[in-house]
Amino acid sequence: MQKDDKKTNAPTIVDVARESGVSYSTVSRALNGYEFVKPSTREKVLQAAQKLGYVPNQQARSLAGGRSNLIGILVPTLSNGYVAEIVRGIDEELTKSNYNLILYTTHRHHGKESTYVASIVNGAADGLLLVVPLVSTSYLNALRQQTFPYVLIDQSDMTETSAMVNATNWQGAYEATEYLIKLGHRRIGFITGLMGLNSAAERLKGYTAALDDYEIPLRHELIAEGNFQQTSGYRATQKLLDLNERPTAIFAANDLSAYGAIEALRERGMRVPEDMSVIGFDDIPQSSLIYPKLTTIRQPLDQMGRVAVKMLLEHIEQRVQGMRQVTLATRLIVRDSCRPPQA
Amino acid sequence: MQKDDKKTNAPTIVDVARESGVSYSTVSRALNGYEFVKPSTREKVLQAAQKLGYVPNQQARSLAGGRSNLIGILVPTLSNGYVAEIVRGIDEELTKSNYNLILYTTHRHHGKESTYVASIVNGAADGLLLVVPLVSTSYLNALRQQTFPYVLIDQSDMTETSAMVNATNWQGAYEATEYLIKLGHRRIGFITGLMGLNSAAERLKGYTAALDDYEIPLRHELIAEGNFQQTSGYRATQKLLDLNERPTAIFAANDLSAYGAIEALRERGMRVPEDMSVIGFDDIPQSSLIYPKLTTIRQPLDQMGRVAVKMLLEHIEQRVQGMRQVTLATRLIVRDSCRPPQA
DNA sequence: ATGAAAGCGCTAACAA
DNA sequence: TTGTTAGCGCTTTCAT
Repeated sequence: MQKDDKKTNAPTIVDVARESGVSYSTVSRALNGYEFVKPSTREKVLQAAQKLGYVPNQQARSLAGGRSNLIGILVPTLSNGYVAEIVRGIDEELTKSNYNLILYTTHRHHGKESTYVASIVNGAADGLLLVVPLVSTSYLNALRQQTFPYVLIDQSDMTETSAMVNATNWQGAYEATEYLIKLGHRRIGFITGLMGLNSAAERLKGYTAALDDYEIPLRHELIAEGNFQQTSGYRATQKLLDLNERPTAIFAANDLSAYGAIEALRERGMRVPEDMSVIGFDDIPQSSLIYPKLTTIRQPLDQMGRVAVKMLLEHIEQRVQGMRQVTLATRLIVRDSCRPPQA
Repeated sequence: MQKDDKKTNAPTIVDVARESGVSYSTVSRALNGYEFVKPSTREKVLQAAQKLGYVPNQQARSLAGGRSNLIGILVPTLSNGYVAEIVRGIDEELTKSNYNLILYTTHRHHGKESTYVASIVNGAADGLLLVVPLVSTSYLNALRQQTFPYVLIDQSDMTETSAMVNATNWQGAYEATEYLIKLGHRRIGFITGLMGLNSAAERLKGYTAALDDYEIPLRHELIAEGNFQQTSGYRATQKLLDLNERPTAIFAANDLSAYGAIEALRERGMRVPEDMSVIGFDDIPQSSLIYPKLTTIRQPLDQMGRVAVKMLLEHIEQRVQGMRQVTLATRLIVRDSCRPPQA
């Protein structure tokens, strides 16, 4: 009965072969654009395929050593604007190709991650895009040893041996801090990201570097640890507000924690930006919607997805041999959440 | 060289068979939970598989007549909060199962849609979820004739012969209108959705029904045609504002067009809700973020995705025979964009 | 309870 | 340029 479901009478290359009067390997060749096929034969085959409504069976194709025309993508969740944006970029770029997406959401379940990777490398897809911020080195290593095409997105593989796309985290953070300084702020709080991540570390460095360049002494109590989640921004801000000398501005390592900061501020009866400036990082879509509109550092998330796809396809179609690392530029987006400190 | 990519030395059931000293068909049975396998044999096989790091090849599995463990999902785009929410729900529910998602984004390219459907029915996936608002009857008919499991989401198949999940469009619209009426509004503008869609039609009906029940004469000039897009809401509102007798409130058939309405209002120097009340429909995530926070009718989008998945899996695992149609309840979410009309 | 063997639809040598 | 053939890894009869 299982069989019944499968046994659709969908036409196969054999049917097309019969219809067009050639062998089915010729059909395969004609369909796959193999060069040494007589034009008239190819034409016949194409017509027969058309007529029969032939649709290739990707599984068979892939099993037999061809392509699956599927790109695997590994993400932690879909409920995060940041991830969603990247996925959107990926999807958009993929539309131009004839690849489709097979989506693996790990929901941070570590065991699943490596199973997924294994299954993809196994043939489930022709390439893999990893949007997982914290890839486990175990399967990353496995991946590296294969020839299997993959690209890391916004995730630094410290060994620099993987294809990768990310953004200028250090510069972005520097610019955000500088912007605040130029606005006149001297006491600038910083809410860190998840410090295990390279992006978080870079952003912190950018912040301290800017302070340094403007000869503003670094005050450790102004650095509150967060983890890129909204709640962490909320808590970190509470700590910052409990300080004897409060900051006049807060730079959150990402927009989500900036939202948390605004929440905490509001709860204490403080207005943004009148009583406190807040700047974020990422520029996820919601940031231009919330009130006040968030001033932030734009990370071209969708672009990152697109570029990653391009790199991956190049790799798959072996148009390129080595692996590349691409870093896209961030830029300051001035909106309504920052202003000079109060006199 | 193509071969080289494929020829990963990944273990197959043959390897597992060798390792555990049984035939490979026994391995298959043991792995698939076939009941007549001696417990000790199953144990041996499982251990060998574990030891070798065996990962089943889904393509082969599916080709041979088994499951692909993939669910196909057809969406028009990912750039729409409405779709994104449904997808999120689907993804979340799927996590509980061991199915993965294969995503087909049509970007409204009609030709692609039927190819995708064909390819899925062909074996690329075990079931199909359609989030396409306007399914082309051609492949829908094809689908109906197959035994292939599929569920329509928020899309009325008028023939009522498909499994489907949607929400109470009529009631929601009625409630929105009633809310406005109870606030004291008498001139209530309505921005329609894309009128080809059942949901749009139902919402319009709900609106007129409420007016009717409260004995407010229906004024055709207060109904402006839209198409569920933000721009259409913007334009429709401009028309409404050009009326000699302007409405005091606007009910937009979805949140996106409500955003457009607010935009147009703002452009004319009108404040929401002081000068004009606006109510939407959907309650996409952004609606609680924008300023003013949008009062709207919540459609449980993620729930709809989840329910659709449950129905589909039941169908696939033939725990259930027929097809069901489920309608989930909408509900009014009062936020900041409505208030009584000015005296 | 298990093994042997026949495909699933297709690609890619290998011949011709 | 085209046909023949051998698998890809697996499920599923059919035997035993």
